[in-house]
Amino acid sequence: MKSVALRFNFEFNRVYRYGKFATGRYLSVHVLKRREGTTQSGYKVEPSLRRTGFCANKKELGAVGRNRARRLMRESYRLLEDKLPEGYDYVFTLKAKGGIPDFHELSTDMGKCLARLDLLEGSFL
RNA sequence: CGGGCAGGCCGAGACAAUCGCGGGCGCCUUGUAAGCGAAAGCUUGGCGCAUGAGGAAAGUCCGGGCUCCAUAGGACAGGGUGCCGGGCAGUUCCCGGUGAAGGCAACUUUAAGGAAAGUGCAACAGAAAAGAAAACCGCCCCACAAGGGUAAGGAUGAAAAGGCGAGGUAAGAGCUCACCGGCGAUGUGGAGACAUAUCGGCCUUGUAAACCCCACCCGGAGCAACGUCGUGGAGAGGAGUUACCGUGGUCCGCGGGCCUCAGGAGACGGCUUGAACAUUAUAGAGAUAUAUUGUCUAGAUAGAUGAUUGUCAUAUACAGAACCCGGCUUACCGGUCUGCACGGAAA
RNA sequence: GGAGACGUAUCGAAGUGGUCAUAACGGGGCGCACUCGAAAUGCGUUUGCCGGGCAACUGGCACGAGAGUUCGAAUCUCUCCGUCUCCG
Repeated sequence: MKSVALRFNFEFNRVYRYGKFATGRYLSVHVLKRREGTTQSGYKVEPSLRRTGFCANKKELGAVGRNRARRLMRESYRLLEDKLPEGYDYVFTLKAKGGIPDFHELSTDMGKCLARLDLLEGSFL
């Protein structure tokens, strides 16, 4: 099943408040298992769907840097997607300080964070 | 050759391969990969095709289009602009010229109307700071003082009542004269700003990015505008109709003044073909205009351009559309082209 | 995305063309008094940066930054920078 984006502020806040999290060197990961019958814009969300949000600070990086950071995170997520369990909401946030990291370092960092939350099927690397 | 001045163009470094993203079109699809539907068709999916951020997308400083409020109307208040002519849909923009300032020059800068329409302000210092004024030192008259004359000199100040020279005088003074500057009148040139010549009286500080005067311009709000559909839950029943509400400074004026809905989750529309871009020709000094032919060039909605490998150049700046245009301003690694003046060398 | 407002000592702020901002006034810091000790109160003092001087003291630059108008700008005008508020 495909992934879909988180949209509203309250959805992000729900993940931040009630979900588990892990922090790596470049980013932090928040994860929450959705309850049955969660709705979005009045429609029921498919229980097998993964929902994602990618965040970066515009003040530090500028609009171009923010987009660049989100692209790298999205690409990293795409490579790991098949190993992740369904029915969860994921939020990935780039740390405010430190600029934009190299893709390989970011990708490894994300893998480590998810492994620490016992979400990855099989062994990483 | 050197250091300058002015203007233009390019700018996610380029190419190839494999995976991936956005919207568009086509096919699977006139009975099908899955679902809904009576059907037309719609949603999702797969495959293919072409396409997909900027010169500033930025700041939001101006000007519009568009939408709603009246087809945006009058008065006052308030605000903007300000040499002249032209361009433009329009502007605080652009082009050409005039004056002034800077530079050897190419060239650059310029909110540049009015200070004899009126009012205000000009601290400190100074005798005096704007009156047809004033005597602190000095100078002169007088034997000295008292008194008077005197704005040449000193002193103060950002600024001291046209400048400088000669005559003149007791000493002085536009008191008189030449030149220069300013003002006014007349003539000439120019479309005009203005330039220039002659004559006149002998002159009246600066500040209008202080109030103001004159001329011209400006109704308000913004795509989170606005329109359509509207879940849960809560809400509404009254009869004021010369009230009240709207037009976001005030008054006038204008519109609404009702009937079953209004409405704050959310969804959809608005959303891209336009004062568009490119080519050639003509007119013009130029901005630009006209004609011709051709092109369709992002429309996302938590927000689409990434990853890996290889080769070449070399470590690649500022930086991301959000209703759309035209300007201005600001940020920027570099590359490249054109013209001009100055200095040197050679011929 | 759009519409506004505000930047002055360490903090909150006044000052809106002229005697150096005595950087007013309040808070904070420091010192003294009161107290067994503290709080509160009262009095005094300190409060930017770069220099000069052995010292008492003294010169220049500073009102977010840079230009302009003016004799003179924290104040008026323009362009940037930063912070905050409102509209969904």
